[in-house]
Amino acid sequence: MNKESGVFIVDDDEQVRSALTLLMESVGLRSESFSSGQEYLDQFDDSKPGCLILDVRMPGISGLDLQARLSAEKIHPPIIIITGHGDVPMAVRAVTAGAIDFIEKPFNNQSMLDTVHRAIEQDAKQRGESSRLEEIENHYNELTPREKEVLLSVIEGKRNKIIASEMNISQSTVEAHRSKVMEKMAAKTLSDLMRMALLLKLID
Amino acid sequence: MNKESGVFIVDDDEQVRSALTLLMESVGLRSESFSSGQEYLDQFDDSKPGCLILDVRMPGISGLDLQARLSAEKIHPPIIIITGHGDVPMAVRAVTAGAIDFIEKPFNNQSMLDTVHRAIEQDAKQRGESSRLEEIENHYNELTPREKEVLLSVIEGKRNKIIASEMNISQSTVEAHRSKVMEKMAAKTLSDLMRMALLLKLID
DNA sequence: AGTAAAATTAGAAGATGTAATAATTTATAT
DNA sequence: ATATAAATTATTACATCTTCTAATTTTACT
Repeated sequence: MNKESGVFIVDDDEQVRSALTLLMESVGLRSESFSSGQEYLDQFDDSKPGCLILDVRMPGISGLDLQARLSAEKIHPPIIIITGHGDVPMAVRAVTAGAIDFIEKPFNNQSMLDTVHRAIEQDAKQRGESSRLEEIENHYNELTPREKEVLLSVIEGKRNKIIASEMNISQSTVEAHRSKVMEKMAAKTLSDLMRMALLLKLID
Repeated sequence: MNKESGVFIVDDDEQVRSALTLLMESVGLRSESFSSGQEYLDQFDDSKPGCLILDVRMPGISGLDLQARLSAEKIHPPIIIITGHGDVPMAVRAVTAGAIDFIEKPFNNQSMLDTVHRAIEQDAKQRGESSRLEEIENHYNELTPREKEVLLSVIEGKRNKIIASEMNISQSTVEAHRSKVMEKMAAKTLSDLMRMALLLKLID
């Protein structure tokens, strides 16, 4: 478990915040508390690893709103929703929207910790994957438009000869582009290139 | 929408069954009703496309049990859970276990239909994907052990020369295996083969 | 107008993959 | 023990890919 990971607690109830803070401290987890969604957003830093615990009913932005906003920004930290007045439809909506759990207050300390640990693990996994993806995206963005075209054809399994005729250029040019693509993408083999293309969703 | 798709209703309450049956008929959807989980399992036929509507509280197998049993058998039809006495933890459990929705009785007819339509679409999509996967698995199972070894190396991007030395066989043999692999897997290009390998989860 | 990046082409040599044919040696099962 | 399938190897001819070097043309930007 990455001890750098933090638990970001957003609840307008001071008692809940301090209870959660203590609970996290009890197992050596760092936490930061915020009394409103806006306060959290103001300091938001995507580079901080960890998970969120969001209260539903708060002045201003509700926990569910905050969940939706982050999701709209393609930011997907593991989210645990807590609420004192939840109902079934609300829980279903939160979970189908990606929340890792929806917990009613008062909650059981141990099950909260279990969920938090699961959430932090998931975040670590996601971060590992997305840092690799970013690296690949950076390489991809170095490609010229023409090189991207060639890349697409290559991963579709087309022969250089075919690509050349489809693009109305000579085979030599395709070879030149192709070699640049391999170099810029840092792919040693076609199989490497295909795996990257998959992560980039250039192919199903 | 595939009109062959059916809605499988499992509820011990005759009134609910007939209400749902009528509702499905009203939009031209075929349905079959069962008064218990066991009754459903007795006639279960994986080849029938569609979705399930399961009541939670029933004599014998509960809807949630049934959901768990199917899941344990790696059978994943879209499941809609309905209940008269649901609570938040139950809803969270059902949805995180993969239920497409968790709806309290009495339910709104239109939203039930919306969910059913979503469920049937999802089922159709899943079936399309899994029939393709089955086809590929069948091809894969035709491979001899040695051919499977070669396939693995090939999709890792290894040269025939390398594979030969790693397997302590001649390059000719690798070429022979490789060509058999392409033939048996019905892959026209290396890129085809890689895509199949991904579906087979031979590579991340 | 001048510079830099991008796109284009060619040629040649060597490495690699493909296809077709043919043959030998192990296994495996009836 | 003997078919049958699997595994093995070799050879030949060809197709393709890779790498290198070198050069020209276009495009975009200042």
